[in-house]
Amino acid sequence: MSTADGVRGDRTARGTRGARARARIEVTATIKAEARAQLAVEGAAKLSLRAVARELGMASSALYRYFPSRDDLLTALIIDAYDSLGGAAEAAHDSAAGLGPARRWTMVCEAVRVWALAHPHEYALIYGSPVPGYTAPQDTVPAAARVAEVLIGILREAHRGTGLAKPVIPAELRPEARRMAADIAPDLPPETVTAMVACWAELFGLVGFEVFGQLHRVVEDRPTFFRHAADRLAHSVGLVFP
Amino acid sequence: MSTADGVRGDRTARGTRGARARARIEVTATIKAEARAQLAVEGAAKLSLRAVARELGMASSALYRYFPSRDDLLTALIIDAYDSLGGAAEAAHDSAAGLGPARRWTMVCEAVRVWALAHPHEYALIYGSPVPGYTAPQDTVPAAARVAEVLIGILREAHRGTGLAKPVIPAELRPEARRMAADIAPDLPPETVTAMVACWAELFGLVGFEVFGQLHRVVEDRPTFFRHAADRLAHSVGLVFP
DNA sequence: GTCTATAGGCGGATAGAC
DNA sequence: GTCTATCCGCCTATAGAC
Repeated sequence: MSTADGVRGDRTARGTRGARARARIEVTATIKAEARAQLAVEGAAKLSLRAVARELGMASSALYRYFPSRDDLLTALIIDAYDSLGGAAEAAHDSAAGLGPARRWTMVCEAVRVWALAHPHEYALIYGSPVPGYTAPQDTVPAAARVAEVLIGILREAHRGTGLAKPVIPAELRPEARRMAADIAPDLPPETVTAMVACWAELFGLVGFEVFGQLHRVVEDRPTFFRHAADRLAHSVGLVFP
Repeated sequence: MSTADGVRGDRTARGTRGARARARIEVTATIKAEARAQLAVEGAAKLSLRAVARELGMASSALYRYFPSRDDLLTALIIDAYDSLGGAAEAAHDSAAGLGPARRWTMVCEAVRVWALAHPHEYALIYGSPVPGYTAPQDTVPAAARVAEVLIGILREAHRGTGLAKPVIPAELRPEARRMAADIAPDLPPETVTAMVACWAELFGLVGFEVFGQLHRVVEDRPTFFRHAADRLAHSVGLVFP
């Protein structure tokens, strides 16, 4: 929204505006940080501008200059969480640049898991139960797509090479598979796209079960268990290990 | 807790106690029904005895005779939800008695999906984000295990026959696999138990993504997509289709 | 941009009458 | 078992002073 800074040296209205803009960014970040802390204690459903203000030593009404409503703050937190997770997935992928597609797939999956375990409440915000009474605006979509895009990128590269087997799908699923491929990745075989979407959902099933405690007293060596599960997802999407 | 009714015909203290016990059960059911309705509107985090009482035309303090605290009401709802889902899974399995293990597996998975779509808020209660500040008591465990037990039963039967291939797992996972098998199903191969736990988590990943709207504008023909995904899970746990 | 004050709600839980 | 009354806390959001 705001334009670039004015001239730095003088303290004209322009310079002041720049300083204010910077202060605004800082305060906004502080508010979001405190809101994230409250997410952990009370959950998204009870996120309260007043409580954030109290903790920050501000009047609650002051926050309305930064976020017009509680839901706007929630939206900002959701986008931040998707971006943080997406960034972690991209970083894992980039840092595995030299490896083959199947290995990179597994490493991206592991990065998702590690991020989720490190940020359980933000994970709950984006992949847990919807917040009652809140509907995410379209603004969240690009950030939400980043993890899937990393996975698609791996498959695309494998497809250009020889590292991608084509999964088998039944005839009744073929129309939907073609539709999904056209929407999501027209350059990949419909079978691959279909399998990828399923694996994407299954990945978050595994991660969610661990983050939300469903594996308590069921799986103990969860890193090893997860790595193997991610390998199996890779296999099931057609990636072959060298 | 309460014992059976007293003699029906007379209105002694015993008879009255029986009537009261019945009334108590009825009121308890009414409270839970209203609480479930509120779950849909406000979510579990904001479940409020006061709001339930208001809607029922009772004084809020009266509810404390039925549930000592808000968390006890929540626990009752959670157990009911697990039991309802478990019952649906068992019913699906029983109604498919004549079919082979792989088909039964898929039908149980579909029953889970159908139940979840029909009861999204109860699904969120048991498989969504944990309710902040609430920890489920051990009482919920038996009800929570019912779906997994149905799946294990299918594998057990397949294992007794010839319908079960043994999945391959890497050496590093073998100790944990043995541990899980000993805990969960000592009569099944550790590889099978490990794959089953992963598929169980992945199943709820698929279901959760659909129930919570993550497949919106991604998958359109969701019944077909899901059926195929469940078939692939069956395959990946070692069940073979005839 | 931040404050105080205010409106008009909501909640859990308990005491004590009937 | 149900009620009223009560304690003490919480919330979103706005108005208007500085």
